[in-house]
Amino acid sequence: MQIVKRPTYKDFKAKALQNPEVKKEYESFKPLFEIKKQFVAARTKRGMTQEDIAKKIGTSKSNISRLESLNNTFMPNIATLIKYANALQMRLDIGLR
Amino acid sequence: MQIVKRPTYKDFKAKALQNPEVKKEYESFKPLFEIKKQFVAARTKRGMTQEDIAKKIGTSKSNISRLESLNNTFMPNIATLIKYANALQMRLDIGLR
DNA sequence: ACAAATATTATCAAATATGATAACATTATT
DNA sequence: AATAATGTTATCATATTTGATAATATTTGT
Repeated sequence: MQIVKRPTYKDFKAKALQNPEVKKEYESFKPLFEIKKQFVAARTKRGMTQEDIAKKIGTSKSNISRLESLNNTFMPNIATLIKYANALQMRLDIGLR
Repeated sequence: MQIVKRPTYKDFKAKALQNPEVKKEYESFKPLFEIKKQFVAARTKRGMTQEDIAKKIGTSKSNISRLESLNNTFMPNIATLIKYANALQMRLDIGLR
């Protein structure tokens, strides 16, 4: 009898990242993941809900959830990120390095 | 005889920015203007043309011109900015402050 | 001054993000 | 445990960006 472990998402990700092409692609989009994480951290730190942000921006909480989610491939436009930052009463900082 | 000075763009801008609402709006989109300027500065420093960038990204020079332009109201999506940064062999840095 | 290289502007179809809504899932609160 | 609050996911019409192309303008090099 053989025990076959089903691959987890983590496994899958680790495997995929072995591929240099995939890795490069992934690395290059890290800045987006990072800012999403910063959004969530700043929002919760302020005790704000997705709905709070949504109202300030003039949209609905589901759209904020989509924006914060790490599980989709949306590439939000810069205006959306700027608006989110402003809703937090912060400024979006964009630079090259 | 009266000499009427036609308002320049600069005048217009200065006037418009007196309006707090307009100013706030303008201020919040500064990050986009700033990164555009950084793109152009980095590109020319490397002696690269818009066409060079275009080829690396897989688009045409006219689109790069549009992206760099300060005279339009496009709000590029984050993927476009990331690709431009990568074409410069740099990373886009996004943060909150 | 001329030619070549580079940049700008306008247009349009195709691709993609957005806002709205609803149904559902998860987490807190009592 | 029940309820309320918060967050997630899916869908779809609408709005906006993108890529492509062409015509024009500007800058650079000879």
